[in-house]
Amino acid sequence: MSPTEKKAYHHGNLAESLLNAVDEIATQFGLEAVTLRGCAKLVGVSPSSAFRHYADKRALLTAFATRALHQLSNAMDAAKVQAHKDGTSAFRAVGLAYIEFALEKPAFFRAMWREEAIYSNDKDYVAAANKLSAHLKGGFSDTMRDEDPTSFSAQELLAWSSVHGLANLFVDGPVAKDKTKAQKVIKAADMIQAMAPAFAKTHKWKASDQ
Amino acid sequence: MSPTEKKAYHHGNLAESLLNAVDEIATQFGLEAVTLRGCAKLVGVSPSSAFRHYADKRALLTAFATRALHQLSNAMDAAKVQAHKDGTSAFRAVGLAYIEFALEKPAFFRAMWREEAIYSNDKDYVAAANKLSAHLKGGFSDTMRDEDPTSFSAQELLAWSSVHGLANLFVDGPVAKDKTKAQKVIKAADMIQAMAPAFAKTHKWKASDQ
DNA sequence: GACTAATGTGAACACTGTTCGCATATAATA
DNA sequence: TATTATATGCGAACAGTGTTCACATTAGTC
Repeated sequence: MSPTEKKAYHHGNLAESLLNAVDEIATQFGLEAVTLRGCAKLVGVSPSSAFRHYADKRALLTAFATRALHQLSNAMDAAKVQAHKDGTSAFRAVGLAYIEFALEKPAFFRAMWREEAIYSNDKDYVAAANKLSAHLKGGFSDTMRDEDPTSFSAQELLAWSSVHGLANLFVDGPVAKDKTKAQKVIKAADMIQAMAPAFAKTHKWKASDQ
Repeated sequence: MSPTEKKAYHHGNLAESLLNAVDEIATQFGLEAVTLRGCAKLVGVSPSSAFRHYADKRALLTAFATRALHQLSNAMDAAKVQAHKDGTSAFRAVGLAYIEFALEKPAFFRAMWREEAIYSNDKDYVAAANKLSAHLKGGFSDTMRDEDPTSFSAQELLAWSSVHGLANLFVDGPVAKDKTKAQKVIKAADMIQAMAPAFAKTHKWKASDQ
């Protein structure tokens, strides 16, 4: 938001400033356009300086992805709280928050899951991903009971997969390409609605046979 | 498979040979490792030669993605035919074929949907994507009726999204990372099974309210 | 066999990630 | 305060990348 983010000569918080630079460039020109040198220039620092704070370009992107995961977690959490306040379905709210995040910040969403461009075994990244999983299950838990908090049941996997898949089909796929964001959100709501029968508590579903 | 793929000095079918090179490198070292110069070297040709056949690296990747789309279409088609023969659910078979393709050829699957790395408006790519959509609907049509063959209903979108999403969560996500491919396929089958109630023909589902 | 179009080449350009020895600013210590 | 020690930033260099362009070569046509 701020013009050049308080360029402290030495000893500024370069690490975070670089993340902001990634943010800005990725938002404006896409994730592929993010370059180490470009970020350094945007921050007003030499390219080699970046390596004092990140071992790699990949490490920088990992940090960026981690931050994005936290943002998404927070968005879903807020949506859940709001739904509780409004007395509406938290399940639906969380799912829509997930998709809306992808639509509003496609570059962030892409970065989160770019296995080949990040260190997906990084401690912080893994922690953030786990937090996201937990928030997802938290969002779903209104609708379905879960015994084991770490592993996903088939129903929970269905919920995550469908929401995740639609987000991807919107952002990186051929679905609803000519539609506005609002129209896409409506489609998403419809899809989530269509999923409801699969979560009817009374319904017994059997595991895969054969 | 073959050692150096019949290197015709001049006038070989360089265009296709380059695609095979992308295939080989992507399969072996990942999509990010694919480089124009690397492909040229693998084919045994000068880097600049590639530009006689592809305007861009992006154009090359687009052609590769297009080929991958056709392969996936064929795999799903075969799965559907086989299911008909076996008298089993074509819906399940098509969904599993989709996910299994992603698990077996993750680089191909990634290339298909890398909006930022391909020309997703390319004529051939769009045609291949449409063909895929059609095959998807064809696979689903056993289970649900569709009036408009071009647009997806909420149920069809749910089907595609969930399968697409699980494939992505497997390939580029934190789900079942320590599990074998066979175990993932079982999880996929369970998820598809869990989706069944949403497709019960008798069930009436209303569009998004509010 | 000469002409034209298609196809491959080699050298160059700007740009990328990355390294490394060197400079500088901050913090710690005496 | 003077002097270390440590963290942080810099400039120049390197190999590798996509891409261009004038040039060489081959294939197809009259």
